[in-house]
Amino acid sequence: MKHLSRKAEDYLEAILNITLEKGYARTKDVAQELGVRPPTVVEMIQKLDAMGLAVYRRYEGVTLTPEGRSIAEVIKSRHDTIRAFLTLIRVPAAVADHDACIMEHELSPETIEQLRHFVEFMSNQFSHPDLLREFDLFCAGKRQPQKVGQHGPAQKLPADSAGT
Amino acid sequence: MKHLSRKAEDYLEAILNITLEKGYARTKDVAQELGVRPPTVVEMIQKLDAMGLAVYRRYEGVTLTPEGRSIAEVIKSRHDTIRAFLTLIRVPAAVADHDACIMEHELSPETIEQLRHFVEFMSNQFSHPDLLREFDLFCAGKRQPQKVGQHGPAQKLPADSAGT
DNA sequence: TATATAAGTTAGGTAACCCTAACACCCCCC
DNA sequence: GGGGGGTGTTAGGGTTACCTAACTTATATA
Repeated sequence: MKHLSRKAEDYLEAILNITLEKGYARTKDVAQELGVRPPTVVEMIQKLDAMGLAVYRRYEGVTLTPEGRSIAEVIKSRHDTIRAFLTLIRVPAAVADHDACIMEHELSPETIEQLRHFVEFMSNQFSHPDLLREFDLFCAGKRQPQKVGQHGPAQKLPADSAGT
Repeated sequence: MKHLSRKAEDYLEAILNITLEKGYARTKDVAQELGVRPPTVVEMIQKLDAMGLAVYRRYEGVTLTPEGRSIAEVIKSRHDTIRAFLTLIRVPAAVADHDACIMEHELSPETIEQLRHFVEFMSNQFSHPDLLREFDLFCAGKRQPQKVGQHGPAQKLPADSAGT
């Protein structure tokens, strides 16, 4: 199996997303989606083409081969799982989407699978219908400890503090 | 504030870990910890020195400045949070440690903070003492659906499947 | 049809990280 | 005090992924 850099995966996923959305993908679309300049896109697309994951035709655009599409769908699926998890723990949607992009590469299959399980478990009304409500209260307590203050130590832990 | 690449953060964290463990850090130690060759370490350490985050003395080793140490502690704290979370969802310890290395960079402060909250929430006996036991059963059901099979759809979802 | 504009491409360059090979230094031990 | 083995550093490259500037192609419209 050929080795794909995390960036190459980003491009495959972007091409898939754009194709799903508007039926075809142009250089400019991919550049916009990934926040890079067109020449960078051309360079990567040529690599993907050489790897047999995409078909690139100059001045026309790019499509995924079945193999490329299949890989792209795996990446996208990871992305969706991670985003679902982040949303579950009350990370704002935009941030969740951004961070899913960061997390979706290189995580071990075990971690991805456990994330999947967890999301499914938590979505299951069987398991703990009010757990997330309680988690919300817990988070609220973190933000305004003097008003709720029942769920843990009262001091706020800023995201970037180095506290033990 | 100066911009630190994710690799630079790795080096800071490694230097902190080694210093905590044996009191001082040599080129070779850092190289071993990060799985790179000594010249690579020298190059990065010189950069960290130039940034005022480390003090590098040829043939002697490297130490962190207060600023460098403070940053390293933030990174380490993130690492610990992430590893705690992964352990919570039953990712094997070695994998959790590895994946924490991957996740600890670039995640938004919001995500890190929510992970912290979640870990604390789940560790709180107040909240849901048996939730993790139920999650274990759920995961067991995922592995052997025919034996437990009460908690969800029975088909296994391989980590890398592109399902849905 | 001619051409202006938008999109796409090529050429050439930069920065971050990594490497190997060769050379420099430190220090124990004879 | 002079080697030798291990550690450290320098020199010189390579890869990946990004960029700008200049050029080419496609297309819409006058």
